[in-house]
Amino acid sequence: MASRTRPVVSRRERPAKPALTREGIVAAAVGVMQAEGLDRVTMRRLAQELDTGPASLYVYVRNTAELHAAMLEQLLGQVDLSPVTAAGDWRDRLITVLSSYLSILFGQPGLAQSVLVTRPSGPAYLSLAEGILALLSAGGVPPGRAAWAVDLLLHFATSTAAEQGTRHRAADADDEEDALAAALREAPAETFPHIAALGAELLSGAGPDRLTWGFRVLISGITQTPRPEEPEPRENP
Amino acid sequence: MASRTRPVVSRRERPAKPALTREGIVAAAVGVMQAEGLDRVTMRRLAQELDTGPASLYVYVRNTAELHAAMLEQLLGQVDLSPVTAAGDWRDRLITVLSSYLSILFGQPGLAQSVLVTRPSGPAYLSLAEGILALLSAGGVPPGRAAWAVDLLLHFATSTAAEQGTRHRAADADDEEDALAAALREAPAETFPHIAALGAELLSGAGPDRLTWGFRVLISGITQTPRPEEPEPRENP
DNA sequence: ACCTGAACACCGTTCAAGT
DNA sequence: ACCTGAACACCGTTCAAGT
Repeated sequence: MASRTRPVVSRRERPAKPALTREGIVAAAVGVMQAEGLDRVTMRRLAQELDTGPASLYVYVRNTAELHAAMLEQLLGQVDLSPVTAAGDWRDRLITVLSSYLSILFGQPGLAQSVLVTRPSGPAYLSLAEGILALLSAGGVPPGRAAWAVDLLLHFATSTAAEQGTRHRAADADDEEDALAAALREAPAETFPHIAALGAELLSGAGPDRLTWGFRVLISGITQTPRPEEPEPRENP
Repeated sequence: MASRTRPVVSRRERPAKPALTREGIVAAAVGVMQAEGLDRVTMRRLAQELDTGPASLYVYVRNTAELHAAMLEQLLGQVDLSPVTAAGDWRDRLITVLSSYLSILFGQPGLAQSVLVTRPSGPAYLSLAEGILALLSAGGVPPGRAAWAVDLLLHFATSTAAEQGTRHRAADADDEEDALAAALREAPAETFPHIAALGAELLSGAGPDRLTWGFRVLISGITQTPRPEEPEPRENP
């Protein structure tokens, strides 16, 4: 359609016409995302990239949500699971694995947000879950509780990424942060005594510090909190 | 424009022409959301509702994100903060307040998702934060740690709602859940020993049970985990 | 069977022009 | 000053028709 002046490609500087397959589509989607951001990964933009019409993509992908999930599956292959079998405190190793997962999501602002809604179920996601279960098991967390814990930990990591996600790319993010900061600073001590007493403390702390603290809170809580109906461990027989 | 057959409104069955103010716009937005869902709350749909063109809204609202934040502020007024000053275990009261916040978000699927990205800073939000800080203080959580904890608790509640949010409204949600269930069930025991061993346990548990357990994990973790550089409490002098 | 042009039914946001 | 018509630059998804 668009007969834009395209350089005469001989050999295959641009691979003649990339085969239209599910893998090809997902790969193209990840490419566009890395180059232009997730909100440019649209069916239409992708179709253009693959030299076809948007309708053609629906042969391989059910909808946009499914496409996002497939993109994450591909990226999840990059999570570093080596700490699972390494030496050291299981808590630290667990935090390292979760941080690796998080850093991938941080790199792709916006993707975490879709992932929060569209749970993936591919092998890469299973491997991540398996790794976390292994670490929880190493830490002596009872299996039934670990089953819930793995969900909780991944949910926390994913939602933290989602929160950061679009925040810093938006130009108004600063305004917004200022609005909250101002609101906290100006909160009248009569109505909001605790907020007023804490003041700047409420916004203190660098992101990574808060994040690591959050992980520690979760891990500590998990070791301490039995699931409902879970048999109490008998430590003093 | 659309001269659709409209019943001749005398008196004011439909208030003549609702004044175009920020409050009016936010109120109309909440109305449309409650009647048709958040994804129908668009600038154009809203303009139609208010008998004007979409451009007019931009006099009062910076963009869609800001509109969403304003909508949440209004809904946040419904959070039941009475447990803050009630009797009983502070943990249970905290969970009750958080559940009240959550139930409001659950009622408006999708809104939580935007809130995760666009933090509100209005008086209703401050009151909620203040209430949680009061409960943490009652529980003996040191102030500096409570400052971080309030964020963690609200983040968990918000992201849980975001996760549920669009999930059950989407028709494919079941397919997706089935996909995950199938993937977990069929996970080969050689590659995924822990997943295979747990089996159905991974998906067990009703939503509310998991949620309450999650809250308990967080609260327990918070009481147990000092912030970096926080002075250790000396219990055995 | 596989693919797709064209259409349907929408979006957010801007800005020049009107009152 | 306040408001807005019209335009710009897009969307996802479907489906009848083509090869």
